[in-house]
Amino acid sequence: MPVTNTAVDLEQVRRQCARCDLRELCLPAGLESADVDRVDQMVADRTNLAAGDTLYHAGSPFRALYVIKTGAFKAQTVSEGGELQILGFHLPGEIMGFDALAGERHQCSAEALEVSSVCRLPYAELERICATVPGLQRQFMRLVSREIGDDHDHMAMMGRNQAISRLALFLHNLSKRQSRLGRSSDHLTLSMSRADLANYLGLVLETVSRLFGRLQEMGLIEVRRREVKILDMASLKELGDN
Amino acid sequence: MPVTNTAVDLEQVRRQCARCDLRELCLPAGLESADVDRVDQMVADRTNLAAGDTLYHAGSPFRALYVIKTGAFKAQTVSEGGELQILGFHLPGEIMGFDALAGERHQCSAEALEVSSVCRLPYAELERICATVPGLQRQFMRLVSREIGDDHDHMAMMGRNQAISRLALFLHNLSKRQSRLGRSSDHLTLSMSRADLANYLGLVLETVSRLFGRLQEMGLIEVRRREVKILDMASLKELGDN
DNA sequence: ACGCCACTTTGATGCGGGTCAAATACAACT
DNA sequence: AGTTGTATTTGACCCGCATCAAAGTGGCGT
Repeated sequence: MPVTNTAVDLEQVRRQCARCDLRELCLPAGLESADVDRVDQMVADRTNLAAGDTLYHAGSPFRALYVIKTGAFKAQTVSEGGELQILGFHLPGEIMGFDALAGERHQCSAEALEVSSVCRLPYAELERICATVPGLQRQFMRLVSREIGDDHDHMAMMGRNQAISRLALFLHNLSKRQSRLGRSSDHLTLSMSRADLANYLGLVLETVSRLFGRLQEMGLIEVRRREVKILDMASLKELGDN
Repeated sequence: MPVTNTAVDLEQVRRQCARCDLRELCLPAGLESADVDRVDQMVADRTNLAAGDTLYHAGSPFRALYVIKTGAFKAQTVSEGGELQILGFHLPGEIMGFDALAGERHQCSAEALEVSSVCRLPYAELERICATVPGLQRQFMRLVSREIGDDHDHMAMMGRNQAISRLALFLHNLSKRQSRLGRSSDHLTLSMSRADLANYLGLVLETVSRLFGRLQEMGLIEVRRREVKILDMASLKELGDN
């Protein structure tokens, strides 16, 4: 590894938020440059995870929230009866851990679906800085509220009794989120297994597999394992609307 | 109406939170007496609604949050395809409107299921006071987070593919919330119709009606229209766990 | 008391998606 | 290349819940 100028390194570390691709989606969105630096200083560390690694477990003490930098995660709970339910899939720019704000322990687990990295936001410091940086509190509330909105979308999807509507809605929704990240909206690489997706949609994995086939027969998509190409977005959206 | 001392009336108006039965569940929970008064002064008005009245519509401008004082509400969205989905039922002590924090408009509608009353919390003032009263911000976050937790419970319920588990889970959950309000945990008076409940559970109303019958045959509950008496809480819970 | 109307219950029938089972595809190892 | 293990697809069967239909119940206004 080449020797580099230490001063430059420190500067890079300190100004990571300012140069992050996600800064317009993340906490710093809309803040003054000086305030972005304060957020930056709060970030305890930036961690890398492999697929299958757990970011936090349900029941573990709540210390921090996590912003996803790269990769993808699933959030899930296990009921007392042992039934697992996937509550959501999370992409870069989204914050995980909001469910723990009410208590002192995480209510669900977060697991990386692929190689991922996150920024750790110690909650005690976040609270403190929110109280002094006026715009930050508001931006934070916007992100919490977006989480609630996403959950509502999930419920609306689970309410559909036609299974194919659920899958269509999921694909359309994922496509929108991809394009918000500046990625292609018609080519998706699913990071979750059929089993995960089925659980999320309230179906069994065989049904999901068959539905992908049906959507392909109908000419709306092209599927090959986890690669999905959307051919007819309008029809897909209409199918989701029922 | 008898003539009363004006000074006493003003005092009553000003100290409503301090004497409210819900003060330990609501925003003032855990605050100093002086801070409770500040919250009290923020409350714009306390409104009464009849069954079927709408507190706010999806798409209407977001100005305030509402704490339920008495009665019950349902929150619902309508998809672009016209499909209605009930997102939750809300009881006294719960705050409605969190989904709107991200934007400037309500994302769903809130409708009273029975005669109800609410306290109106103008959001601009709430933000301002949260910044100055240290405990209030935290209590506010706890309530937001509880909303997220409730939504997660709803999703976990929708994920069950046995319809009877969903109903059992709903009844058990409602029972817990009732007892948190100091009401009987084994006698429920449902404020929603079978159709509303079915929509919430992701079923059709006939199925819900039949399931109530089944639970009664099984000896777990006693039902008569909207009156439900829980006879065997343990079995009900077990059925919900699957 | 009466009729009206909304809500709920009950019945009959059919299909969508769950369940069980097996084959296939693919990645990651020797 | 061959082997192993996991993920996905495909097939056959059938049950639970949706659908359609009709009857029953209770509240409310006149």
